Amino acid sequence: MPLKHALLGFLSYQPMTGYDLKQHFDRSIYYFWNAKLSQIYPALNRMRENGWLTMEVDYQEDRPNRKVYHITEAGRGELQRWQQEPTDVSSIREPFLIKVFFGGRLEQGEILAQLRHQMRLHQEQLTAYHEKVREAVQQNVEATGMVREGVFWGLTLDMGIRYEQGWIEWCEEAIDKIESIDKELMQ
Amino acid sequence: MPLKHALLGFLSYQPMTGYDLKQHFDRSIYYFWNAKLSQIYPALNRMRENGWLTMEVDYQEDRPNRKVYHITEAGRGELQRWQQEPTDVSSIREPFLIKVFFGGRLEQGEILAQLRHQMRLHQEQLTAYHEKVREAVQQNVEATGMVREGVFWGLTLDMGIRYEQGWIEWCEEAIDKIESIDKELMQ
DNA sequence: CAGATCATGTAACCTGTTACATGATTTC
DNA sequence: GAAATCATGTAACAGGTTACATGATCTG
Repeated sequence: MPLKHALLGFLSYQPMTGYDLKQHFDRSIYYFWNAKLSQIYPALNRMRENGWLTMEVDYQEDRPNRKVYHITEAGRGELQRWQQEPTDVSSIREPFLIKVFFGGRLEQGEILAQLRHQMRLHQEQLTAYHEKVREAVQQNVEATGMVREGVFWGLTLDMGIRYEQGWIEWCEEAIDKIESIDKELMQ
Repeated sequence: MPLKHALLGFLSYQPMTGYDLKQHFDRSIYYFWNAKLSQIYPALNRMRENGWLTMEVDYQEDRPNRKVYHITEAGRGELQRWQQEPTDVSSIREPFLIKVFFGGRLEQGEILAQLRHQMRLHQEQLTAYHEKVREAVQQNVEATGMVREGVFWGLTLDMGIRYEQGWIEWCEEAIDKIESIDKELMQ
């Protein structure tokens, strides 16, 4: 249940609403985990039933009342227990590689177009990490003074950058190899 | 529906049963897609309803009858249509990075133990790719004479290797950075 | 005046995992 | 004698996505 533990993680920084939590996902960890509001709200209710959170209502007039969630000692305990638990390598689900694996069935131009498109998308993602995300991490460290935490935020960002660079290099290599197959097979 | 298209892909090589297909998953593409038999069997039925497959029964005495699936022209068309369709970057779900992101909440020794464990698992996976999987690809090329296809099988394997190497390097880097934080913060 | 922001949810649906059900033959 | 191999499934459950429902205020 990594979603619940991510929610506990953010709530260990400060009390928040479901809506606030969604924004934290979208602004910081979206590139390795995300969730829709329609999943977050029921999850928070179940977490409260488990005793991991308490809820405080902030009454408002023209909008739905804000429900502010606070982490409990049990919640902090659960987060740490989960963090210390041995972690399996997570299984990958990569539809694009299925397309490539069966690429021999496709015209060369089609598969090359796919690879070039995928490469462009990963380049865009990489640019976003360098510009937007790195900046967001730094701002957060300055705003909150959480210097030690900032190191860990930076580490996950390093992984994101490395991942995109890996894809880009692989796409280049794949394009080269495919361009040279038919030449070799014709000799 | 990448599962269905992976099934179409294998059936485009030759007619097979659900059981055979499961073995192809386990022996070739398991590192970027897999499925249980309990998902494959109903999927094949729905694909037959769609007209992508036909089914032929091979009667047996002491075992359930073999149901051999053949791809139809509609099936080949659907596979190609899907392969040519623009592909989004697939979203990652990486619970381990959640543990790291909130690693500031953990004792240094705990998070280092996690990183060392994760690194070992990825090293094992990398060894398997080098030894087992590369060999399986070569054998398959020799057995079937599908030289051109073999290039594409090799490409996906390259990605697998690159992915594991990326993790290993990142873990090393992360361990170094974490070991040096508390020293720096104490100055 | 259109779209983003704030703020909560429910219901239907799809995908994937786990558990259950059956059972002979071959290998260690 | 236990475990793997061959061969088929169904049912319950968990996680995640999409669509639906409501509605005021702020920004361009």
